[in-house]
Amino acid sequence: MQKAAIEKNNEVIAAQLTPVGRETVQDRVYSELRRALIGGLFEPSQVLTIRGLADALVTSTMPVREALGRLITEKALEALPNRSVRVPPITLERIDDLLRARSLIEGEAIALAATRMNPRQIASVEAMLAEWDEMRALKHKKDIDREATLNQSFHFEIYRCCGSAVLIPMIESLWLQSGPCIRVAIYAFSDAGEVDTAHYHRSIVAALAKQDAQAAREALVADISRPFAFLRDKLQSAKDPI
Amino acid sequence: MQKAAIEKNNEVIAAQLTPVGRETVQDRVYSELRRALIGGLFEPSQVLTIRGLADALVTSTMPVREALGRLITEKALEALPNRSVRVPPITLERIDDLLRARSLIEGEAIALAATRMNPRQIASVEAMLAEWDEMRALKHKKDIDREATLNQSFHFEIYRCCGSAVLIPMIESLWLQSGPCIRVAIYAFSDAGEVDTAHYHRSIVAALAKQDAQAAREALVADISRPFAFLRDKLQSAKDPI
DNA sequence: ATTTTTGATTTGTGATCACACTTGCTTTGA
DNA sequence: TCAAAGCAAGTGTGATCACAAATCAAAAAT
Repeated sequence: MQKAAIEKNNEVIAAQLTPVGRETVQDRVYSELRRALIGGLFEPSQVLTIRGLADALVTSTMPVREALGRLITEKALEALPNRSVRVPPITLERIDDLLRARSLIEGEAIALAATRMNPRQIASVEAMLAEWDEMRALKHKKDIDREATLNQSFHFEIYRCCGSAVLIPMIESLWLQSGPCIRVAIYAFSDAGEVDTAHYHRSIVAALAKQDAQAAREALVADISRPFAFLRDKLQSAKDPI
Repeated sequence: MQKAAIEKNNEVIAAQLTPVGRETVQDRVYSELRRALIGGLFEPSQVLTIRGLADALVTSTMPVREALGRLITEKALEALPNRSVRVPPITLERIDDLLRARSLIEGEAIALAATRMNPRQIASVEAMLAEWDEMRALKHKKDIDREATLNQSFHFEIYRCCGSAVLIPMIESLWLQSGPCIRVAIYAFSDAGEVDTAHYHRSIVAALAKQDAQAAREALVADISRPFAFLRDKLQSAKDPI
């Protein structure tokens, strides 16, 4: 009976090989569309067609239509009565609505995280912030896409520590919904010369380090409110229902 | 130029006819599965197959697979690594997690509703409650399905008044996720002889009538906490990870 | 010149098929 | 007797086709 020997051999093999994973085409399409949506690559009110996306992503229509269906159910996209789908338009009510929901839920998540984060996790987000500052110091021209990605990583690194498998998907859905709006605001920001998000982020990690849930919540709300408030003003003055 | 006359005629016709709607098969499948899930017709951990459901619903596999995909993204169902899908199992952490999220979000929704409901809307939910009492008085044997449906109508009639297009879909998703758990609790309840949900509901409408947002929130949290607490105890004593 | 009608193209939906993977059972070998 | 190999039924995924509805542009009618 060489059973033990075989077992041993398998373990050796397993140690050297990394699992290959079996992501479906549909999953890749879904991820790609999510990325585009959060990154603001699609404009509000833009209409998307199944065949158009399938051509762009070089697949058949099947994975695309299923991905679109999923995005519609989480309100990241909108199904028109004509059965065509578009990214939801920006309205004043929607902006306020999204901000309220995000403040409520992300605030709760960070409050939970504040009580649960261990020193290692706090050090991790601090390191992330330092790396971010460094990058910002090096690059003269600001790379908006990179900024957005880092911002996303920063927030979700914290949210993950709240330990709620229910809240986190909701937050992802909210980011998906506010992605197109936010991106419009960020670009406007950038033109207006404002950039200092770093200050808010430092307040957040300071509060987390002190395990001060209430302060963390307030700092976070201040952070996410800023682009929404900016967008709100812009929309009110422009009275341009995109 | 009889343009005005034709217009008029069309209006007359439109006034008599009720829009027929163009629900797709996929939508019907989705609604049906939602209903089943919220109603607790599926057991936690139960595995669902596309072809099985397609046979049961008398359609092809196509609408079913898309409906399943949508339910998976809103965490009403769970995709196993084997690519099979099941209704999520009940665990202690999940129960606490769901209760926390529901208290937070439905609490916010009812607090908003308390400040926004007009007398007509309040009268409407009061009427609903009265009708409910009446039904309960008539029927000796309690009809759990009917109870659940009325409870759902009652809650969402109120939530709709919060005026948030973002919060309401989230609440629907939460009901979808807690449906299977709740149903287990309700049945256990029923066996244990407890039934008095009416008391909680009366507290809720009383608070709403007084426009007391905080009281409404507290009454609501008490209402939704009860089955969760019951289920929690049951699960802890049975140590039976369904 | 403006409106209506007609026709061609595009689009979403549902059905069906082919393929790969999983699963459970039987058979084979030690 | 028992574990491993092999086989067969079942299952999810993606591609393709058919069809109906929507959209748009040109042509016809007023």
